[in-house]
Amino acid sequence: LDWYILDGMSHRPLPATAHVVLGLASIRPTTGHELAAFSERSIGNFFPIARSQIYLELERLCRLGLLEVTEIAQERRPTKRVYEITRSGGDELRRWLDETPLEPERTRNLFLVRVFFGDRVSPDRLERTLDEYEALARTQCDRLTAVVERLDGRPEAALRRATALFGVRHAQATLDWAAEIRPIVQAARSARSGPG
Amino acid sequence: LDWYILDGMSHRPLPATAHVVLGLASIRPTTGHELAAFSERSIGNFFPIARSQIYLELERLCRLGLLEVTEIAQERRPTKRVYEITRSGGDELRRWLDETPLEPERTRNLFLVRVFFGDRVSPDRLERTLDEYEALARTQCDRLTAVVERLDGRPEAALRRATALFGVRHAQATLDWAAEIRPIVQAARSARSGPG
DNA sequence: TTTGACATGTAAGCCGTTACATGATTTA
DNA sequence: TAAATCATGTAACGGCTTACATGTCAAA
Repeated sequence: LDWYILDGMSHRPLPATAHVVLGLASIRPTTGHELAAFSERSIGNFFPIARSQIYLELERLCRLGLLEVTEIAQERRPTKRVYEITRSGGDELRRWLDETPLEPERTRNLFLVRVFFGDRVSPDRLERTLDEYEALARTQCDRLTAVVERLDGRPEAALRRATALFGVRHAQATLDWAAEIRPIVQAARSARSGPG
Repeated sequence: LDWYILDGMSHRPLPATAHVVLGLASIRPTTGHELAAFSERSIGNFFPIARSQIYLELERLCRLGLLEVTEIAQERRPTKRVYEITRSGGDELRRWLDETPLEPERTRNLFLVRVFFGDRVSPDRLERTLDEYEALARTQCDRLTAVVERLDGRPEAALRRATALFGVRHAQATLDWAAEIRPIVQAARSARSGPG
């Protein structure tokens, strides 16, 4: 059942994912395949969407009249479905960006769960977990720093650059924090392996 | 159907949520109500769990023999169900902490989506969004700083303190980043409202 | 010859949230 | 008298992930 289409007042708001797909499709007419690839290397850094989900959302947005689809037959390839944003789609996107209040996000971090229960594993194991997380942060930091540098000096990309910079700063915060708490983890290790 | 109990090899691993509930219940025997409250103010800062989900997980962990339940009749209150971790529950918890590999977490941030699509709203609106996010970060920072200070000088709480410190450092990173990109947002505003 | 890009989907099913449902006791 | 605490759950449902399914073409 499609509540969204049966009821003009739309009690149940579209999920954020739908609006993000709408936003991506608003940049230029695009296929699901193409949109998935673009999503993955741009907004996917802070709002990943499964490929299969993208196809579902594109279809739903069509049913709602927020996107229009044009089938384009191709030689030697499956028929493309090119989605383009409609007037009402543009309205809905702007309305969503403008009116939806920001809520504090309660995001899950399994690494911190490991730290929380850190005394249930060996001190060595805990330190290895910290090493791993540090390595992930370093990789992330390098990757996003490259993105930031690529967008340097391109005024029209300033906001996209800002989102990448956010990731860089947070990765750096993780690295600083890891250095800060490492002594604690190491103290636990030497306490057990030391002269007792 | 309960795949977990029908198949000793347990193809489908228990979700992280179940393990976190198991971990919380391992601290001391507790009721669902009590565990939910404790979860909310401790691990909930980086791994929130809905209260209703906690009741479901406690039941499942019982069916799997990882927890044991004791019903305690009370005067003037509903019968309590006190859950206590079993030997095999302790084993499973340690196994999970020890063996489950850390994966890079792709967490969603709707604020960054707003920044990404920042040129679709008015410069004023974008700056207000930045203001809001900054305020949230400041609140978060203050709240977690208080937690860190409360745990200062308590060696047995060093790891819990570390998880709170992680939140503090990240909130600070957000505040620094906000200050860093504010000029960009303001430039967009003056560009439109300025002499043109 | 094999990998990767192009191209689109369906099926299954747990996870998790929100709302609902109930009721006594204590405190402000 | 209203709100907070204690205390336990069910119902409904969408969201999202994982796996499955299929096939061509170009490049290494």
